[in-house]
Amino acid sequence: MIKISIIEDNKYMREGWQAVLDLDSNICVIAMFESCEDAFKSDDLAKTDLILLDIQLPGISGIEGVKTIKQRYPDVVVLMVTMHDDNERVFEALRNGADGYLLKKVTPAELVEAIKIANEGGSPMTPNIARKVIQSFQKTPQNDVDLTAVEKLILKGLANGLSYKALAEEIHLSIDGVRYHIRNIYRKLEAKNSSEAVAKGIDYIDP
Amino acid sequence: MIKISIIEDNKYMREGWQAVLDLDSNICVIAMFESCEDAFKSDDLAKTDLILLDIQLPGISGIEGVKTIKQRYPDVVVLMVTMHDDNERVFEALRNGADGYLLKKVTPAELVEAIKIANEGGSPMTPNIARKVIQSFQKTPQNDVDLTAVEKLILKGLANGLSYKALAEEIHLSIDGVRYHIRNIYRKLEAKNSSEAVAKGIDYIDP
DNA sequence: TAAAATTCTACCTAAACGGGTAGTTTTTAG
DNA sequence: CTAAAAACTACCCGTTTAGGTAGAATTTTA
Repeated sequence: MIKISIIEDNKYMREGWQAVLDLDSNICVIAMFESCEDAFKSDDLAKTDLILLDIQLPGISGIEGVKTIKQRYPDVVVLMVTMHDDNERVFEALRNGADGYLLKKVTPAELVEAIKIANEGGSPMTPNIARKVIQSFQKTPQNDVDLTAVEKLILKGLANGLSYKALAEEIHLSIDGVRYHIRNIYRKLEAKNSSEAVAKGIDYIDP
Repeated sequence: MIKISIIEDNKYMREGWQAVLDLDSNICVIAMFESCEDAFKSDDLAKTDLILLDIQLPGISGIEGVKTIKQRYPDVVVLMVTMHDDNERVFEALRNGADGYLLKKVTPAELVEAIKIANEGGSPMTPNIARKVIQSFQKTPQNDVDLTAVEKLILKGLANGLSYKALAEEIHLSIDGVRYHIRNIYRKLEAKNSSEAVAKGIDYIDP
Protein backbone atom coordinates (compact mmCIF):
# COMPACT_ATOMS: atom_id res chain seq x y z
CA MET A 1 0.00 0.00 0.00
CA ILE A 2 1.51 3.31 -1.09
CA LYS A 3 0.71 6.08 1.37
CA ILE A 4 0.30 9.44 -0.32
CA SER A 5 0.22 13.02 0.93
CA ILE A 6 -0.91 15.87 -1.27
CA ILE A 7 0.22 19.47 -0.92
CA GLU A 8 -1.80 21.60 -3.28
CA ASP A 9 -3.61 24.88 -2.79
CA ASN A 10 -6.47 24.21 -5.18
CA LYS A 11 -9.24 22.42 -3.34
CA TYR A 12 -10.79 20.79 -6.40
CA MET A 13 -7.45 19.52 -7.62
CA ARG A 14 -6.71 17.98 -4.21
CA GLU A 15 -10.03 16.27 -3.88
CA GLY A 16 -10.15 15.18 -7.48
CA TRP A 17 -6.85 13.41 -7.11
CA GLN A 18 -7.79 11.91 -3.81
CA ALA A 19 -10.88 10.42 -5.41
CA VAL A 20 -8.89 9.05 -8.33
CA LEU A 21 -6.09 7.64 -6.22
CA ASP A 22 -8.29 6.04 -3.60
CA LEU A 23 -9.92 4.03 -6.38
CA ASP A 24 -6.66 2.13 -6.70
CA SER A 25 -6.45 -0.59 -4.10
CA ASN A 26 -2.69 -0.18 -3.70
CA ILE A 27 -2.79 3.54 -3.07
CA CYS A 28 -4.09 5.45 -0.11
CA VAL A 29 -4.18 9.20 0.40
CA ILE A 30 -3.38 9.70 4.09
CA ALA A 31 -3.13 13.49 4.26
CA MET A 32 -3.82 16.64 2.30
CA PHE A 33 -2.54 20.17 2.87
CA GLU A 34 -3.09 23.45 1.11
CA SER A 35 0.39 24.79 1.86
CA CYS A 36 3.87 23.72 2.88
CA GLU A 37 3.46 25.59 6.13
CA ASP A 38 0.46 23.48 7.04
CA ALA A 39 2.20 20.28 6.05
CA PHE A 40 5.26 21.06 8.17
CA LYS A 41 3.12 21.70 11.22
CA SER A 42 1.58 18.27 10.97
CA ASP A 43 3.54 15.07 11.40
CA ASP A 44 1.77 13.15 8.69
CA LEU A 45 4.64 13.52 6.24
CA ALA A 46 6.70 11.21 8.42
CA LYS A 47 4.28 8.38 7.72
CA THR A 48 4.13 9.12 4.00
CA ASP A 49 5.71 7.13 1.21
CA LEU A 50 5.16 9.66 -1.53
CA ILE A 51 4.23 13.32 -1.68
CA LEU A 52 2.54 15.09 -4.55
CA LEU A 53 3.82 18.64 -4.24
CA ASP A 54 2.47 21.54 -6.24
CA ILE A 55 5.34 23.57 -7.58
CA GLN A 56 3.53 26.88 -7.32
CA LEU A 57 2.17 27.51 -3.86
CA PRO A 58 1.44 30.64 -1.86
CA GLY A 59 4.02 31.16 0.89
CA ILE A 60 6.74 28.53 0.74
CA SER A 61 6.83 27.34 -2.86
CA GLY A 62 7.21 23.73 -3.81
CA ILE A 63 10.75 24.43 -4.97
CA GLU A 64 11.71 25.54 -1.49
CA GLY A 65 9.43 23.06 0.21
CA VAL A 66 11.03 20.01 -1.35
CA LYS A 67 14.34 21.05 0.15
CA THR A 68 12.89 21.03 3.64
CA ILE A 69 10.99 17.82 3.06
CA LYS A 70 14.08 15.98 1.85
CA GLN A 71 16.08 17.26 4.78
CA ARG A 72 13.54 16.06 7.31
CA TYR A 73 12.41 12.90 5.55
CA PRO A 74 15.15 11.79 3.14
CA ASP A 75 13.36 8.56 2.25
CA VAL A 76 10.07 9.99 1.14
CA VAL A 77 9.55 10.22 -2.61
CA VAL A 78 8.55 13.66 -3.85
CA LEU A 79 6.82 14.23 -7.16
CA MET A 80 6.40 17.79 -8.26
CA VAL A 81 3.16 18.81 -9.90
CA THR A 82 3.20 21.58 -12.44
CA MET A 83 1.05 23.27 -15.01
CA HIS A 84 3.65 23.82 -17.69
CA ASP A 85 6.16 21.42 -19.03
CA ASP A 86 9.38 23.02 -20.13
CA ASN A 87 10.00 25.04 -17.08
CA GLU A 88 13.02 26.32 -15.26
CA ARG A 89 11.19 25.84 -11.99
CA VAL A 90 10.84 22.11 -12.52
CA PHE A 91 14.55 21.98 -13.08
CA GLU A 92 15.24 23.82 -9.83
CA ALA A 93 12.91 21.54 -7.93
CA LEU A 94 14.76 18.50 -9.21
CA ARG A 95 18.03 20.04 -8.14
CA ASN A 96 16.56 20.57 -4.72
CA GLY A 97 15.75 16.91 -4.33
CA ALA A 98 12.51 16.12 -6.14
CA ASP A 99 12.37 12.63 -7.61
CA GLY A 100 10.28 13.41 -10.66
CA TYR A 101 7.32 15.42 -11.74
CA LEU A 102 4.06 15.25 -13.56
CA LEU A 103 1.75 17.66 -15.29
CA LYS A 104 -1.57 18.77 -13.88
CA LYS A 105 -3.30 17.75 -17.07
CA VAL A 106 -2.22 14.14 -16.57
CA THR A 107 -4.92 11.48 -16.99
CA PRO A 108 -5.99 9.36 -14.01
CA ALA A 109 -4.29 6.32 -15.50
CA GLU A 110 -1.06 8.23 -16.08
CA LEU A 111 -1.21 9.63 -12.58
CA VAL A 112 -1.43 6.19 -11.02
CA GLU A 113 1.24 4.91 -13.38
CA ALA A 114 3.64 7.74 -12.51
CA ILE A 115 3.14 7.16 -8.81
CA LYS A 116 3.84 3.46 -9.14
CA ILE A 117 6.97 4.11 -11.21
CA ALA A 118 8.22 6.62 -8.67
CA ASN A 119 7.46 4.32 -5.79
CA GLU A 120 9.56 1.62 -7.39
CA GLY A 121 12.58 3.84 -7.75
CA GLY A 122 11.95 5.48 -11.09
CA SER A 123 11.63 9.11 -11.98
CA PRO A 124 8.74 10.02 -14.22
CA MET A 125 9.48 13.08 -16.32
CA THR A 126 9.06 14.34 -19.85
CA PRO A 127 11.88 14.04 -22.37
CA ASN A 128 12.37 17.80 -22.45
CA ILE A 129 13.23 18.02 -18.79
CA ALA A 130 15.26 14.85 -19.10
CA ARG A 131 17.45 16.51 -21.70
CA LYS A 132 18.05 19.48 -19.47
CA VAL A 133 18.90 17.26 -16.56
CA ILE A 134 21.31 15.21 -18.63
CA GLN A 135 23.06 18.25 -20.01
CA SER A 136 23.60 19.66 -16.59
CA PHE A 137 25.56 16.63 -15.47
CA GLN A 138 27.49 15.76 -18.59
CA LYS A 139 31.16 16.47 -18.56
CA THR A 140 31.54 19.66 -20.52
CA PRO A 141 32.87 18.40 -23.81
CA GLN A 142 33.78 21.46 -25.84
CA ASN A 143 35.98 23.63 -23.66
CA ASP A 144 37.84 20.60 -22.44
CA VAL A 145 41.22 22.12 -21.69
CA ASP A 146 43.74 19.51 -22.63
CA LEU A 147 45.79 18.88 -19.55
CA THR A 148 48.43 16.21 -19.90
CA ALA A 149 48.31 13.09 -17.75
CA VAL A 150 50.95 14.47 -15.39
CA GLU A 151 49.17 17.78 -15.13
CA LYS A 152 45.93 16.07 -14.22
CA LEU A 153 47.77 14.03 -11.64
CA ILE A 154 49.30 17.11 -10.11
CA LEU A 155 46.05 19.04 -10.16
CA LYS A 156 44.42 16.13 -8.40
CA GLY A 157 47.17 16.21 -5.81
CA LEU A 158 46.63 19.91 -5.25
CA ALA A 159 42.91 19.30 -4.84
CA ASN A 160 43.81 16.80 -2.16
CA GLY A 161 45.84 19.38 -0.32
CA LEU A 162 49.30 18.05 -1.12
CA SER A 163 52.26 20.41 -0.97
CA TYR A 164 54.75 20.67 -3.80
CA LYS A 165 57.15 18.57 -1.78
CA ALA A 166 54.60 15.84 -1.13
CA LEU A 167 53.65 15.88 -4.81
CA ALA A 168 57.27 15.64 -5.87
CA GLU A 169 57.73 12.54 -3.75
CA GLU A 170 54.48 11.01 -4.92
CA ILE A 171 55.25 11.24 -8.61
CA HIS A 172 59.02 10.92 -8.34
CA LEU A 173 59.96 14.33 -9.58
CA SER A 174 61.94 17.22 -8.20
CA ILE A 175 60.07 20.07 -6.57
CA ASP A 176 61.02 22.27 -9.48
CA GLY A 177 59.70 19.64 -11.84
CA VAL A 178 56.37 19.89 -10.07
CA ARG A 179 56.58 23.65 -10.28
CA TYR A 180 57.22 23.44 -13.98
CA HIS A 181 53.99 21.56 -14.53
CA ILE A 182 52.02 23.76 -12.17
CA ARG A 183 53.08 26.82 -14.10
CA ASN A 184 51.75 25.19 -17.24
CA ILE A 185 48.51 24.29 -15.50
CA TYR A 186 48.04 27.91 -14.43
CA ARG A 187 48.69 29.09 -17.95
CA LYS A 188 46.25 26.63 -19.49
CA LEU A 189 43.51 27.27 -16.97
CA GLU A 190 44.26 30.96 -16.65
CA ALA A 191 44.60 30.61 -12.91
CA LYS A 192 46.63 32.73 -10.53
CA ASN A 193 47.10 30.13 -7.84
CA SER A 194 46.32 26.56 -6.86
CA SER A 195 42.85 27.27 -5.49
CA GLU A 196 41.70 28.87 -8.68
CA ALA A 197 43.30 26.11 -10.70
CA VAL A 198 41.47 23.48 -8.69
CA ALA A 199 38.19 25.33 -9.02
CA LYS A 200 38.59 25.65 -12.77
CA GLY A 201 40.09 22.26 -13.48
CA ILE A 202 38.36 19.92 -11.06
CA ASP A 203 35.92 18.79 -13.72
CA TYR A 204 38.68 17.73 -16.04
CA ILE A 205 40.46 15.37 -13.69
CA ASP A 206 39.45 11.76 -13.44
CA PRO A 207 37.79 10.77 -10.18
CA MET B 1 13.68 15.23 -42.89
CA ILE B 2 15.70 13.66 -40.09
CA LYS B 3 18.93 12.11 -41.37
CA ILE B 4 19.91 9.02 -39.41
CA SER B 5 23.10 7.00 -39.13
CA ILE B 6 23.19 3.61 -37.48
CA ILE B 7 26.22 2.08 -35.78
CA GLU B 8 25.39 -1.49 -34.84
CA ASP B 9 27.32 -4.70 -35.30
CA ASN B 10 24.30 -6.95 -35.82
CA LYS B 11 23.39 -6.97 -39.48
CA TYR B 12 19.76 -7.98 -39.01
CA MET B 13 19.24 -5.32 -36.38
CA ARG B 14 20.71 -2.65 -38.67
CA GLU B 15 18.67 -3.59 -41.67
CA GLY B 16 15.52 -4.16 -39.68
CA TRP B 17 15.69 -0.67 -38.31
CA GLN B 18 16.53 0.83 -41.63
CA ALA B 19 13.45 -0.78 -43.11
CA VAL B 20 11.26 0.47 -40.28
CA LEU B 21 12.66 3.99 -40.31
CA ASP B 22 12.56 4.48 -44.04
CA LEU B 23 8.84 3.80 -43.93
CA ASP B 24 8.45 7.13 -42.17
CA SER B 25 8.43 9.96 -44.65
CA ASN B 26 10.22 12.31 -42.27
CA ILE B 27 13.09 9.97 -41.54
CA CYS B 28 15.90 8.84 -43.78
CA VAL B 29 18.73 6.44 -42.96
CA ILE B 30 21.76 7.86 -44.73
CA ALA B 31 24.49 5.58 -43.45
CA MET B 32 25.08 2.35 -41.54
CA PHE B 33 28.25 1.03 -39.92
CA GLU B 34 29.12 -2.09 -38.04
CA SER B 35 31.67 -0.44 -35.77
CA CYS B 36 32.80 2.95 -34.49
CA GLU B 37 36.07 2.53 -36.34
CA ASP B 38 34.22 2.24 -39.65
CA ALA B 39 32.02 5.20 -38.85
CA PHE B 40 34.97 7.41 -38.00
CA LYS B 41 36.70 6.63 -41.26
CA SER B 42 33.70 7.79 -43.24
CA ASP B 43 32.51 11.36 -43.26
CA ASP B 44 28.83 10.54 -43.27
CA LEU B 45 28.45 11.38 -39.60
CA ALA B 46 29.03 15.03 -40.44
CA LYS B 47 25.86 15.08 -42.48
CA THR B 48 23.85 13.23 -39.87
CA ASP B 49 21.19 14.67 -37.60
CA LEU B 50 20.88 11.69 -35.29
CA ILE B 51 22.94 8.59 -34.61
CA LEU B 52 21.65 5.31 -33.25
CA LEU B 53 24.65 3.91 -31.43
CA ASP B 54 24.84 0.41 -30.04
CA ILE B 55 26.27 0.51 -26.55
CA GLN B 56 28.06 -2.80 -26.83
CA LEU B 57 30.31 -2.98 -29.84
CA PRO B 58 33.48 -4.87 -30.67
CA GLY B 59 36.51 -2.56 -30.63
CA ILE B 60 35.59 0.95 -29.58
CA SER B 61 32.43 0.59 -27.49
CA GLY B 62 29.49 2.92 -27.78
CA ILE B 63 30.41 4.40 -24.42
CA GLU B 64 33.76 5.51 -25.75
CA GLY B 65 32.46 6.20 -29.23
CA VAL B 66 29.92 8.76 -28.11
CA LYS B 67 32.73 10.79 -26.60
CA THR B 68 34.53 11.00 -29.91
CA ILE B 69 31.36 11.67 -31.83
CA LYS B 70 30.38 14.55 -29.58
CA GLN B 71 33.84 16.02 -29.80
CA ARG B 72 33.84 15.97 -33.57
CA TYR B 73 30.19 16.73 -34.18
CA PRO B 74 28.80 18.50 -31.13
CA ASP B 75 25.43 19.15 -32.74
CA VAL B 76 24.53 15.63 -33.72
CA VAL B 77 22.04 13.89 -31.47
CA VAL B 78 23.18 10.51 -30.18
CA LEU B 79 20.79 7.87 -28.94
CA MET B 80 22.31 4.86 -27.28
CA VAL B 81 20.81 1.47 -28.01
CA THR B 82 21.00 -1.19 -25.37
CA MET B 83 19.70 -4.63 -24.49
CA HIS B 84 19.15 -4.13 -20.79
CA ASP B 85 17.50 -1.31 -19.02
CA ASP B 86 18.92 -0.61 -15.61
CA ASN B 87 22.52 -0.52 -16.56
CA GLU B 88 25.61 1.25 -15.38
CA ARG B 89 26.82 1.44 -18.95
CA VAL B 90 23.87 3.50 -20.05
CA PHE B 91 24.66 5.88 -17.26
CA GLU B 92 28.28 6.21 -18.36
CA ALA B 93 27.23 6.79 -21.96
CA LEU B 94 24.95 9.63 -20.87
CA ARG B 95 27.81 11.16 -18.90
CA ASN B 96 29.94 10.95 -22.01
CA GLY B 97 27.47 12.98 -24.00
CA ALA B 98 24.65 10.74 -25.19
CA ASP B 99 21.30 12.47 -25.44
CA GLY B 100 19.10 9.55 -24.54
CA TYR B 101 18.72 5.89 -25.11
CA LEU B 102 16.31 3.21 -26.11
CA LEU B 103 15.99 -0.51 -25.70
CA LYS B 104 16.56 -3.00 -28.50
CA LYS B 105 13.18 -4.54 -27.85
CA VAL B 106 11.45 -1.25 -28.65
CA THR B 107 8.49 -1.40 -31.03
CA PRO B 108 8.69 0.31 -34.45
CA ALA B 109 6.22 2.94 -33.30
CA GLU B 110 8.21 3.62 -30.15
CA LEU B 111 11.43 3.78 -32.13
CA VAL B 112 10.07 6.44 -34.45
CA GLU B 113 8.54 8.28 -31.51
CA ALA B 114 11.84 8.29 -29.57
CA ILE B 115 13.72 9.58 -32.58
CA LYS B 116 11.27 12.39 -33.10
CA ILE B 117 11.39 13.34 -29.43
CA ALA B 118 15.16 13.36 -29.48
CA ASN B 119 15.26 15.35 -32.67
CA GLU B 120 13.11 18.01 -31.10
CA GLY B 121 15.39 18.43 -28.12
CA GLY B 122 14.05 15.80 -25.76
CA SER B 123 15.80 12.87 -24.17
CA PRO B 124 13.95 9.59 -24.30
CA MET B 125 14.85 7.34 -21.37
CA THR B 126 13.20 5.06 -18.86
CA PRO B 127 12.27 6.30 -15.40
CA ASN B 128 14.92 4.11 -13.78
CA ILE B 129 17.77 5.75 -15.59
CA ALA B 130 16.13 9.11 -15.10
CA ARG B 131 16.26 8.62 -11.35
CA LYS B 132 19.93 7.78 -11.47
CA VAL B 133 20.66 10.77 -13.58
CA ILE B 134 18.72 13.07 -11.28
CA GLN B 135 20.44 11.78 -8.20
CA SER B 136 23.84 12.32 -9.67
CA PHE B 137 23.21 16.00 -10.14
CA GLN B 138 21.23 16.87 -7.04
CA LYS B 139 23.00 18.92 -4.45
CA THR B 140 24.11 16.46 -1.81
CA PRO B 141 21.60 17.09 0.93
CA GLN B 142 22.76 15.17 3.98
CA ASN B 143 26.46 15.89 4.42
CA ASP B 144 25.88 19.54 3.74
CA VAL B 145 28.60 21.10 5.84
CA ASP B 146 27.10 24.22 7.30
CA LEU B 147 29.35 27.04 6.24
CA THR B 148 28.22 30.48 7.30
CA ALA B 149 27.41 33.11 4.72
CA VAL B 150 30.78 34.81 5.22
CA GLU B 151 32.61 31.51 4.97
CA LYS B 152 30.89 30.71 1.70
CA LEU B 153 31.78 34.14 0.43
CA ILE B 154 35.41 33.69 1.34
CA LEU B 155 35.56 30.20 -0.09
CA LYS B 156 34.13 31.54 -3.31
CA GLY B 157 36.80 34.22 -3.31
CA LEU B 158 39.50 31.63 -2.85
CA ALA B 159 38.06 29.61 -5.72
CA ASN B 160 38.36 32.75 -7.82
CA GLY B 161 42.02 33.06 -6.96
CA LEU B 162 41.79 36.03 -4.62
CA SER B 163 44.52 36.59 -2.06
CA TYR B 164 43.75 37.21 1.59
CA LYS B 165 44.42 40.86 1.01
CA ALA B 166 42.06 41.11 -1.93
CA LEU B 167 39.42 39.22 0.03
CA ALA B 168 39.83 41.52 3.00
CA GLU B 169 39.18 44.53 0.82
CA GLU B 170 36.26 42.91 -0.92
CA ILE B 171 34.36 42.06 2.23
CA HIS B 172 35.61 44.96 4.33
CA LEU B 173 37.49 43.00 6.92
CA SER B 174 41.06 42.95 8.13
CA ILE B 175 43.39 40.34 6.71
CA ASP B 176 43.40 38.61 10.06
CA GLY B 177 39.63 38.65 10.01
CA VAL B 178 39.76 36.79 6.73
CA ARG B 179 42.30 34.42 8.22
CA TYR B 180 40.01 33.76 11.15
CA HIS B 181 37.24 32.57 8.84
CA ILE B 182 39.58 30.59 6.67
CA ARG B 183 40.81 28.69 9.68
CA ASN B 184 37.22 27.82 10.49
CA ILE B 185 36.61 26.73 6.92
CA TYR B 186 39.61 24.41 7.05
CA ARG B 187 38.40 22.94 10.32
CA LYS B 188 34.89 22.35 9.03
CA LEU B 189 35.99 20.87 5.72
CA GLU B 190 39.01 19.10 7.19
CA ALA B 191 41.26 20.79 4.69
CA LYS B 192 44.94 21.60 5.01
CA ASN B 193 45.02 24.51 2.57
CA SER B 194 42.93 26.58 0.24
CA SER B 195 43.10 24.19 -2.71
CA GLU B 196 41.76 21.30 -0.69
CA ALA B 197 39.10 23.54 0.84
CA VAL B 198 37.96 24.66 -2.59
CA ALA B 199 37.89 21.09 -3.85
CA LYS B 200 35.84 19.92 -0.89
CA GLY B 201 33.58 22.92 -0.52
CA ILE B 202 32.93 24.04 -4.06
CA ASP B 203 29.60 22.23 -4.15
CA TYR B 204 28.35 24.07 -1.11
CA ILE B 205 28.84 27.58 -2.39
CA ASP B 206 26.19 29.31 -4.40
CA PRO B 207 27.03 29.84 -8.06
C1' DT C 1 22.57 41.71 33.60
C1' DA C 2 26.32 38.34 33.67
C1' DA C 3 28.58 34.60 31.53
C1' DA C 4 29.64 32.32 27.39
C1' DA C 5 30.27 31.93 22.74
C1' DT C 6 31.29 34.02 18.41
C1' DT C 7 33.56 37.31 15.65
C1' DC C 8 37.25 40.11 14.65
C1' DT C 9 41.97 42.06 15.14
C1' DA C 10 46.91 41.72 15.97
C1' DC C 11 51.56 39.92 15.92
C1' DC C 12 55.27 36.31 15.39
C1' DT C 13 57.37 32.66 12.75
C1' DA C 14 58.26 29.06 9.59
C1' DA C 15 56.80 26.97 5.64
C1' DA C 16 54.90 27.15 1.17
C1' DC C 17 54.02 29.50 -2.97
C1' DG C 18 54.74 32.02 -7.45
C1' DG C 19 57.51 34.57 -10.88
C1' DG C 20 61.76 35.04 -13.23
C1' DT C 21 65.71 33.19 -15.41
C1' DA C 22 68.74 29.62 -17.08
C1' DG C 23 70.60 25.40 -18.04
C1' DT C 24 70.29 20.18 -19.13
C1' DT C 25 68.04 16.15 -20.81
C1' DT C 26 64.62 13.85 -23.50
C1' DT C 27 61.09 13.66 -27.26
C1' DT C 28 59.24 14.97 -31.35
C1' DA C 29 59.23 16.49 -36.06
C1' DG C 30 61.21 17.57 -40.47
C1' DC D 1 70.48 13.07 -38.50
C1' DT D 2 69.56 17.63 -36.97
C1' DA D 3 66.79 21.27 -35.28
C1' DA D 4 62.96 22.48 -32.50
C1' DA D 5 59.95 21.62 -28.83
C1' DA D 6 58.85 19.72 -24.46
C1' DA D 7 60.18 18.00 -19.99
C1' DC D 8 62.81 18.47 -16.13
C1' DT D 9 66.17 20.58 -12.73
C1' DA D 10 68.18 24.45 -10.31
C1' DC D 11 68.60 28.81 -7.94
C1' DC D 12 67.16 33.58 -6.39
C1' DC D 13 63.82 36.43 -4.16
C1' DG D 14 59.79 38.57 -2.61
C1' DT D 15 55.00 37.45 -1.30
C1' DT D 16 51.54 34.62 0.52
C1' DT D 17 49.93 31.19 3.44
C1' DA D 18 49.20 28.58 7.70
C1' DG D 19 49.74 27.66 12.61
C1' DG D 20 50.08 29.45 17.19
C1' DT D 21 48.74 32.56 20.69
C1' DA D 22 46.24 36.33 22.69
C1' DG D 23 43.26 39.92 23.48
C1' DA D 24 39.32 43.23 22.19
C1' DA D 25 34.60 43.78 20.37
C1' DT D 26 30.24 41.91 19.53
C1' DT D 27 26.43 38.81 19.88
C1' DT D 28 23.98 35.04 22.12
C1' DT D 29 22.37 32.66 25.94
C1' DA D 30 20.97 31.88 30.49
